Amino acid sequence: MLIGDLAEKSGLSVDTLRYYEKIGLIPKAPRDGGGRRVYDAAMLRWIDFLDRLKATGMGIKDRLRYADLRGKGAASLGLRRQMLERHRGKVAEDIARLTEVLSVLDDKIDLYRKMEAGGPVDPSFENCARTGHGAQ
Amino acid sequence: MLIGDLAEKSGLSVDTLRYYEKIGLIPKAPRDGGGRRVYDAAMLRWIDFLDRLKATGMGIKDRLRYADLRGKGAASLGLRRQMLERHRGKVAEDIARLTEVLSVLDDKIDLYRKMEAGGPVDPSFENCARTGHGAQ
DNA sequence: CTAGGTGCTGGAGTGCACTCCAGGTCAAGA
DNA sequence: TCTTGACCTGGAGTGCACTCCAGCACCTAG
Repeated sequence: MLIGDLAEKSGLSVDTLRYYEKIGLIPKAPRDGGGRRVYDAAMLRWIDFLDRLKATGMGIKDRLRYADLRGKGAASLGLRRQMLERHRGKVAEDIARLTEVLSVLDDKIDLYRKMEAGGPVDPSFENCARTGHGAQ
Repeated sequence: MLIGDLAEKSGLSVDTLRYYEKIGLIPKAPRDGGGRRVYDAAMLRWIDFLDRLKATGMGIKDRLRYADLRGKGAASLGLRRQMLERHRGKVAEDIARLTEVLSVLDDKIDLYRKMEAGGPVDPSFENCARTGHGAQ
């Protein structure tokens, strides 16, 4: 698999893949006769996992640290687990925060609907007091 | 309330508040005799709401658009509601994605625990097949 | 055998969202 | 009155995460 195929399958751009290799997020790919990078399916799985870490808000530095540990093999299992556990905690917090904001948004959307309908403002105002935000 | 108090209460830095005013995210504050910005509690509520939008992944451009609509008053209620509805959809998607990754992380943490204990690799491997990721 | 598509490198450029700084003004307490 | 701390402005700098580009090599189909 050449870099173009991997780009298509992973959803990353060719430039991004080379950038990831440059900074060490993915291992240096072996080359074919013409100097072109050759990838296998394992790399695709690794990139997919990196993508999940990224999609859940893990920055590039932490992903790099994780990639580095992974390169060290079984000896780093404990540290990798610790990183994942910490990250798990953050993801859980994010879910909680998003869920809370979801209900604030629902309240506000509701309030706007009522205001658009020229409806009564009093219940909206209570709603405003409850969420801590008015019609903004 | 001067800018330092607002910074403390909102959790933003003084620089960020001035930056927000510069780009139009918050209205230009009236000044006191010495040319210093004076804020009231309503501004704090607005900033808190902006912060929720930001914390749920709304970029500065969209926050600016929302702020701009807000400045237009009641006439923009419908458009603001539409923005919030779209954003609500994104937040719901984010929650779904995070929740999915949470279980991937749980599986992986579990797998690592077993590997650290020198336990059997077969169940871990099935787990790996299920989540689409091995020990990485 | 040549044209087009893909790949390579090193380095510059981009967009976001701040963050910091120099050099100044102003106000309130000792 | 003097000092200290908070505030002001315009503009430069930062960190992240890519993204793009020039100029070149290579390989394959026609």
